[in-house]
Amino acid sequence: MTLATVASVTGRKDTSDAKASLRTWLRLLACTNLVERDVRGRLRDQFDTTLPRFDVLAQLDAAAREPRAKLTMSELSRRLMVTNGNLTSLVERLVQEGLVRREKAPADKRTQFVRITPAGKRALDAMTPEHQRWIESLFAGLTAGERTQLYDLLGKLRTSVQESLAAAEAK
Amino acid sequence: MTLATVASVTGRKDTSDAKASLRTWLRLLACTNLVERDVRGRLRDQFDTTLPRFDVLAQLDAAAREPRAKLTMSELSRRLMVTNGNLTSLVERLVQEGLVRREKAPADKRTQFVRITPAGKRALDAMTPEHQRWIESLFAGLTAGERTQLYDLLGKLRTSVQESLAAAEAK
DNA sequence: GGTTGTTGTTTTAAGCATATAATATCCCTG
DNA sequence: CAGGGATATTATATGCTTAAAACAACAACC
Repeated sequence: MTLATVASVTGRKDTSDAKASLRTWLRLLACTNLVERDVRGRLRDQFDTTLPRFDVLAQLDAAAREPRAKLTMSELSRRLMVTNGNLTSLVERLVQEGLVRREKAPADKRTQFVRITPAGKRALDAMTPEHQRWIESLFAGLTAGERTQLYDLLGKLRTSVQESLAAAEAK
Repeated sequence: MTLATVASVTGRKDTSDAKASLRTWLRLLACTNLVERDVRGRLRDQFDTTLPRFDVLAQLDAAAREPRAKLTMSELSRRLMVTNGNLTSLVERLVQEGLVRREKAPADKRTQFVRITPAGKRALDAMTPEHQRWIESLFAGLTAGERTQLYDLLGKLRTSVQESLAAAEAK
């Protein structure tokens, strides 16, 4: 959660096209930080929890609707886009709080399945509608059309980023 | 740097309008994380530094062009949108590395001015064009028109968020 | 001119995040 | 069925981030 390089944008007068990406990126980052900060604060103040914990619960709940209904640590970390080691302590804390349960896999002694508990589900259900309301009110200044437009453009951006990363990967 | 609440989006079939904001927010977050992760990694691999350090240097460099030309810790933390305590150790590290200099204020014994050093400026100048190139390539899949459109929509979003926060502040 | 409140900064404690290394288990190939 | 590589997870070290408390210096007021 950092801000960035305002210097190179504010300071100079370059060819504006070369700077269009940078300006857009900085604004993207600023928007994300504003929203994220607010959500974090509300989760803390109203539910005494953190965004990562909320994310874990949300992701596990989503998984619970799927056929498999339980996730390994690795699969969970992949979905949350965080590293494996990160999850260990995060899940451990949620287990302590009784919101999440771990169970050994019968087939593979290496893997642990993680599942949301009824208490975890209750906690999540209390937070989810509030969370949605917060987001809704933060986006209230945009018309439905603008939201769709933004959504679509972000989709293109995501594709662009992923292609760029894949190309760099291939070297 | 967290992901979020995919559950409430993927799982259900609500009135799609109520979910438009949430969907857009999740995509915004995903895009930001993708870009930020890549930039962090490159800063680490190519320049052995971190995004926060880079941000501090960039911000100080921008300030150096202004009439005042130096910032207090508080002013810097405000511009970077991080808390005061955060900066203390961050600046301390940069001072150790010789990239930043602190000087006591003559008028007010409480305040410290922070300034980028020539070495800091050199380090920043080495990173800035690279950084811009990274961003450019990540955004390469968007046309100039799309970038502008995205930029404008994000501007509206920022305004919306700020208004919402101000309204909540006023209670 | 001392008390009171405000401002600027650092300290502390807790949590999040990453990369890297370590450990344990699995699977496959010969 | 025994090595050797791959996979799943945890441990460790480092750094960022915040909130809250502590501290110091300023300002202003009675």
